Amino acid sequence: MTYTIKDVAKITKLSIFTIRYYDKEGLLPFVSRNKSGIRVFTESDINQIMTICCLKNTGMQIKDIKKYIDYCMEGAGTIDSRKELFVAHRNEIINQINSLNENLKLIDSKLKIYSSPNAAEIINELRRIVFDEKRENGLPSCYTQIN
Amino acid sequence: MTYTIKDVAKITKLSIFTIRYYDKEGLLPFVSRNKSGIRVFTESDINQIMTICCLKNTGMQIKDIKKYIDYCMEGAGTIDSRKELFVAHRNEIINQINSLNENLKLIDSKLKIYSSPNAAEIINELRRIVFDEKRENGLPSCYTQIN
DNA sequence: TTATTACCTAGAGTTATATCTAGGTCAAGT
DNA sequence: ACTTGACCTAGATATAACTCTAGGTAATAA
Repeated sequence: MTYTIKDVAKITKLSIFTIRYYDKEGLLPFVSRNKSGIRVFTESDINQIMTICCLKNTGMQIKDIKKYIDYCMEGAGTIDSRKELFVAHRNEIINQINSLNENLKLIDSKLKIYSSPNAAEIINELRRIVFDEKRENGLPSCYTQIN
Repeated sequence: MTYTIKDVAKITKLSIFTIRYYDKEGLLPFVSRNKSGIRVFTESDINQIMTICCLKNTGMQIKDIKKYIDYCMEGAGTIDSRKELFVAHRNEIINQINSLNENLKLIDSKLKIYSSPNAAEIINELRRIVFDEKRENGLPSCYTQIN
């Protein structure tokens, strides 16, 4: 069973353009061509593209994904390098998750205010503080017109 | 107490260029200028910039951050819109976290292989499968030279 | 007074990641 | 034989988000 670029686009949810672009960037050296030069994808090619998507979706840059693919093409001798690369990327992901959770706290605190029954009162009080702070420092306030 | 753009760059970890760029994009309409046209930041300006950073760091586009800032400038009448915007963005963040955790599983499964005592054996076996799959489909294999 | 330093703007340049276009090949169906 | 449709490449264009440059102002220190 083999797949066309169209099939792979459907399966991976990448556009055909993007698949060709990835190939051009050296991310798909494992994909074979038939005698007319058309790409023919196997099951394991799709698996490898899924891994590429996983790395991409977790924020790895294409040039770094290429590094990983190059290691894979080189064979079992690069296992230590691949492991190193994945450990580093794993840490990146953990940091991203932590950062998102951290930022979520601020979002939630804002949402709490917006959802409060006296939201307007709180917001107006906050605006007053901003206004006062500007005035104390002799600064023209953008809020002047609307307060 | 007021701050210069340099101070703000240090506090927010944005570059001075980026702060000016954000201003140009309409993200900082609340920042005052002195009579020479130099930006003067207050404590609450910095708070608002922190919120901007929070939105940016969780993947919100600048044009959408601007929408939020515009709501804020407009006053308490836009609380419902702001809430809507934040609820939608909150969901975005949750999706991001879920996606990262999902992808982490694949990374960890790869790491498990790389960390196994017989990693080389497993990798070589996987390469053999890829090779066979290509051969079965009459495709030239990029792995041929190195296997 | 002069030099330095921090700031300003407008607009050019950069980077990463696509996305699209033009012009062409090839196999299958009518 | 001819048309259609899916594929190909090289290279142009797009987009977001910076990042930098040139040329200028204004306050401060020597």
